[in-house]
Amino acid sequence: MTQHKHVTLLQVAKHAGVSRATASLVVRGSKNISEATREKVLKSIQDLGYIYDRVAANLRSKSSSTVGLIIMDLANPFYSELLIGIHQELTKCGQTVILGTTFNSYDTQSRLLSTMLEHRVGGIILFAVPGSKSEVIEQILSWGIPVVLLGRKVPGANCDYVGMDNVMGGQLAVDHLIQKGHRRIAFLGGPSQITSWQERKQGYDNAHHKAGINIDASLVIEGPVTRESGVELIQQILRIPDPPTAVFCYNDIIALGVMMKLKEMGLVPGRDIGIVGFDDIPEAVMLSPKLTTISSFARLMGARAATLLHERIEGLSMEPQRIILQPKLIVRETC
Amino acid sequence: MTQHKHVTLLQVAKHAGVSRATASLVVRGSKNISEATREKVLKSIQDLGYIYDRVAANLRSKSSSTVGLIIMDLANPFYSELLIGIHQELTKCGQTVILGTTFNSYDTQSRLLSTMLEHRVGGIILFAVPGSKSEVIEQILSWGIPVVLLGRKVPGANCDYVGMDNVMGGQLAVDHLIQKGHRRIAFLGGPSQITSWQERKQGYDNAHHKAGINIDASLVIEGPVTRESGVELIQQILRIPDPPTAVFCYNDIIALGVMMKLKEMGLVPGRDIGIVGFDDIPEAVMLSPKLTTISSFARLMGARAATLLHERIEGLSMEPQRIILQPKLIVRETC
DNA sequence: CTGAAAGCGCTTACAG
DNA sequence: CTGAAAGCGCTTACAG
Repeated sequence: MTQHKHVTLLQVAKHAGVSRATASLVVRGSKNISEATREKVLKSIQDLGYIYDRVAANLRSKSSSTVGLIIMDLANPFYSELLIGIHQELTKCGQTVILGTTFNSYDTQSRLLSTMLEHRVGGIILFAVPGSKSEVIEQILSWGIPVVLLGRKVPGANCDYVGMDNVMGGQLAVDHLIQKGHRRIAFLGGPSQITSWQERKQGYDNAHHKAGINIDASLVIEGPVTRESGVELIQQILRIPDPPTAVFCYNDIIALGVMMKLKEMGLVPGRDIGIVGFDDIPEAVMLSPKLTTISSFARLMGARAATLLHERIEGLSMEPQRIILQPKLIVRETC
Repeated sequence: MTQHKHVTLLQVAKHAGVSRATASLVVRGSKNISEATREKVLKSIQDLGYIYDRVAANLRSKSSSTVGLIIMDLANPFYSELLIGIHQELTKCGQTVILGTTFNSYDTQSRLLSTMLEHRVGGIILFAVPGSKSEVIEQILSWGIPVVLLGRKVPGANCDYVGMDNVMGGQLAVDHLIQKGHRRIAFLGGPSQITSWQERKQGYDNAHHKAGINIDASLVIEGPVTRESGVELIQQILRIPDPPTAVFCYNDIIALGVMMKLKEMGLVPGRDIGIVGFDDIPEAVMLSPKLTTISSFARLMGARAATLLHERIEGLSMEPQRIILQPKLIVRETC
C-alpha cells in the first residue's frame, strides 16, 4: 500500500500488464479504453500508490493546469471576496490557483509576474498596482499567456478587463447624499493615481454638476486604503473652516475608520453626518449604524474574471472583452 | 525584444556564445562563473526575452518550489490573517503558494490534496477538515512530502503541528466571565467534532470546576461557524427557562452574529449580557460595543507554520514538532 | 490496444 | 569554463 520510492507510470503499466501508452490513456480518462483494462490499471495505481505527475505531463504536452492570481492585500475583505469568486470558478474547471499579493508595490508585482511565468501558468488574473505599464502586459500576451485585468485598468493595455462602473458608482453615492439635502460633501481616501479613484471622483463631479453644486477642491483628500487613513482623514476634514455635512468614502475600509473616529468623537453617523462607502464588504452590515454603501459585487466580479480567463486559455479567440458590472446603492443607516 | 516562440536555455547559450551548462549555471546564480560570462548570458536573456522554466528544472532536479496550502474558508477573516502570515513567510524563502479551500468538506479536502501532490508540491500546510484520517497524513509523509497541521490536530497523526492552547483560551475566557460575576454562562457555536471545539469546551469546564460552579449542559449548543448561526443560537438560548447571563462564543464570527441579534432585540452587550469571543479578528475592535475576546494571533500562527514547513523541506530532520501559542485575553467592552 | 522511439526544457556528471 | 550524453516522467505519433 504505502510506497517509499517514486512510482512512475511505466511501473504502473508493467504491474497492470499493459503498455505505457495505454496506462497514459487511462490516467487521462480516454474513451477508447476497454472497461476491463481501465480497471486493471486503476487497481495497479491503487496498489502501488502511484501519483500522477501533472508537472511532467504539462511539460511534455506544453499545457498548464495552473493560473496565477495577483491581488493587493488579503486583509481587505473586498479582496477576500474577489478571491472566493475566482477560486470557486477556477476550481470548477480543474485549474489550480497560484497566489500572490503585491501590497501595492510595483516591484513585488514584477517579481510575482516573473515567478508565475517561470511556473508556466496558463493565464494570469491581475489586480494591477498603480503605475503598471502596458508594455509589461503586452509582453506577457505576446508570449501567448492570456491576462485578465481585474478592478483596475492599465492605460494602453489592450486586454480583457473585468471591473465595475466606478463613475456610475460614485454618481449613485453622491446623488443619494445630495438628495438627502447635503451640499458640502467630502470625498475621502484612496490613491488618486489609480483609475478606480479617478472614475469614482468623476462620478462625484458628475453628481455635483447635475445638481448645479460647485465643487470645493478642499473637500477632496486622498490617502492610503486603510482604516487608519480613514481615522486620520475625517479628523483632517472636520478641522477646515467650513466642514462637510457628509462624506463619500473611496471604499468601505476608509468608511470603517471614519465611523470609528466619529463615534469616538460622540458624533452619530447618519444623524450628525452622512456617510456612504463603496464595495459593500460583509462588515458593512455589522457596523452600527449600518453602513450605506455602493455594492461592487466582489464575488461576482471574481467569478466573471475567472470565466473569461478560462475561455481565453481554451483558445476562444475573440476581441479583448470589457465586462463592466453595474454598481448598486445599498441604503442602510448612515445616510 | 518581444519573442513569440518559446526561447530555451540552449538558444540563450548559443546567442551568448557559451555552452548550455554554463548558461544553466548563470540562471541558477552559481558562484563559479566569471562576471564577464554572466553579463553576456544575462544580456542574451534580455535580448531574447527568455523565461526560465522552473517546472522543467524542478522535474530534472527532483525539487519543488511550490507549497500547498489548504484552509477552510476565506470569508472568515481569521483565515485571511492566517493566510497573510503564511504567505509572507513563504514568499521570503522563494516558495510559491498553491491555494485550496475546503469549506469544511472532506471530499474537497481529498481532492485538493491529490491535486497538490500531482503538482509536486514540496510540502503542505493543512487546516484539516473534521473527520480527517491520520492514515492520509501518514501516507503523504511516507512519500517524503512534509505536512504541517495548522489549528486543528488530526488524532493519531504523528506530524508537525502549529496551533494554540485552546484549553487555556477557553479557560481565560470563562474565568473572566466568572470573575465578572456570571454564573450561568453559555458556550455557543462551533462543530463539536473538531479538536479546537473540544479543547475550548474543556477550558470552559475547567473554569467552572475551579470556581465550583456546576455545568448546565443545556447552556452548550453547537452549530456551524457562521454569523447566521450566531443569530440563531442566541435566540435559542435566550428562550430557555433559566437563560444565561453571559455567552462564551466558539469564535468571533459567532460572536458577531450574537451581537447583531442582541442589538436588534434592544439588549446591550456588556451591560445586559456578557460576551467573550475567540480569535480577535480585526472586526472585533470595529464593533460597538467593542468585543472582548481571546486573541489567537492568527498571523503569527501562520508565519510559524510556514517557517516550520520550510525547515522540513530543507531536510532538517528533527522529531515532529508541536508549536503551541499562548492565547491572550483582550478585555474590551462586552464584558 | 501494443511497442519502440523521440522529445518537452531543463540538470547532472564527467572527461577535457 | 566546454561539450556530449543521459535522464527527470510524461505525451505524441505511428506502424502494427
